[in-house]
Amino acid sequence: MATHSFGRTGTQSLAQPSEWVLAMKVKDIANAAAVNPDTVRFYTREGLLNPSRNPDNNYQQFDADDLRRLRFARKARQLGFSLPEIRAILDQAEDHHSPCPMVREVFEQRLAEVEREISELQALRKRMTSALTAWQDMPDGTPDGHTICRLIEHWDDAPTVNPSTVNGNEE
Amino acid sequence: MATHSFGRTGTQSLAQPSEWVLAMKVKDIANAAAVNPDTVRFYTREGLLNPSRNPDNNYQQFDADDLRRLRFARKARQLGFSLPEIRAILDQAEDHHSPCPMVREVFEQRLAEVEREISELQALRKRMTSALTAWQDMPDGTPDGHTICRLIEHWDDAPTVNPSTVNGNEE
DNA sequence: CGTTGACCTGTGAGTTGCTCACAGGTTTTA
DNA sequence: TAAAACCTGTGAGCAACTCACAGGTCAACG
Repeated sequence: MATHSFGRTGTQSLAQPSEWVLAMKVKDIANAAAVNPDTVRFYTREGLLNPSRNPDNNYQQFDADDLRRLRFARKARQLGFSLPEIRAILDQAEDHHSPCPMVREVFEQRLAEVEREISELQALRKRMTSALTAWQDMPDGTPDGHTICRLIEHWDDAPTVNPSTVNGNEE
Repeated sequence: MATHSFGRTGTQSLAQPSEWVLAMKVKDIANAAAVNPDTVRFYTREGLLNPSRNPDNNYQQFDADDLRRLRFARKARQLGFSLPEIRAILDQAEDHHSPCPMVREVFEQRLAEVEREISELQALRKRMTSALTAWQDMPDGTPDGHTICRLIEHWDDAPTVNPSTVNGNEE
């Protein structure tokens, strides 16, 4: 009966116990990594985590390696890696290949993307603030049936638009 | 037979015809606003557009006002307004109220959000570049079973994390 | 020993803003 | 007249979760 539960019965609110690390249940590993238990379940469905099973009750058992994978996944998500990318990295590591070169490549792509996002947002911010300034000269009202809102209608939409999704057909 | 089609039969690739503006069909208004026809259909479903119907064939007929609404919606989307927000603005304008004060408020909220996003991305960028620099001192390989990828594993995850979605339960 | 409450299980649906696919009707073109 | 190109509505798919539901399991209390 008590042969399997190594991981202290009660709920620990410590974030990094790094001891009682055998046979965590969903909520335990979720707490340890500070994520929603449903996220743990979701990642398991998606194959990022591979818990064993307690034959007594069919509960999932996560170990230290799962926790490492989970923490890794969360950090990678913060960096903008997609779940398929993360799974690929994890699978490569599992096969005793070093995923680092691949990570380096995707990492650099992601950095470029972040930089593009930054400049787009900066351009947007600039246009927003100048629009806000110019707006002070405009009257608020004028619901004349032709204008919905001067601020936005007089917005010019040149930059910031993603060229890959502008239309779909050209002829 | 030819009583209803005012809008030139052929497909115009001009972006802003601003004449043949009565009774556009889906593809016409989509071209005029440079969006995907499916987006037009989607916006119609969502109640942003209210085309009349050609009784002969039940086709949707968009007029100049619809085009204005569509263009407005696209501009507002670029600014980060959600579809419900845009619908609210449009509905207010329909009722001959000026939506401008509301827009101004959401606009300012959105501006603040953009600024927050910018500084988050800048912090992320900074950490990414310094990680990339520090990474050059690390060996690529070492698939030692304990480390997945040094770059990401040694990533510290303090900022950029959205505090509203960190966990869910506190006890 | 039973009941309560907190956990576990899997699965399915909702979120946002589209985009695409499908099946069937209409109109234009060759 | 037949094929191609449009139109119609509806339903599903995307990403990365999050939540809801129905039922099984378990610890503790009385």
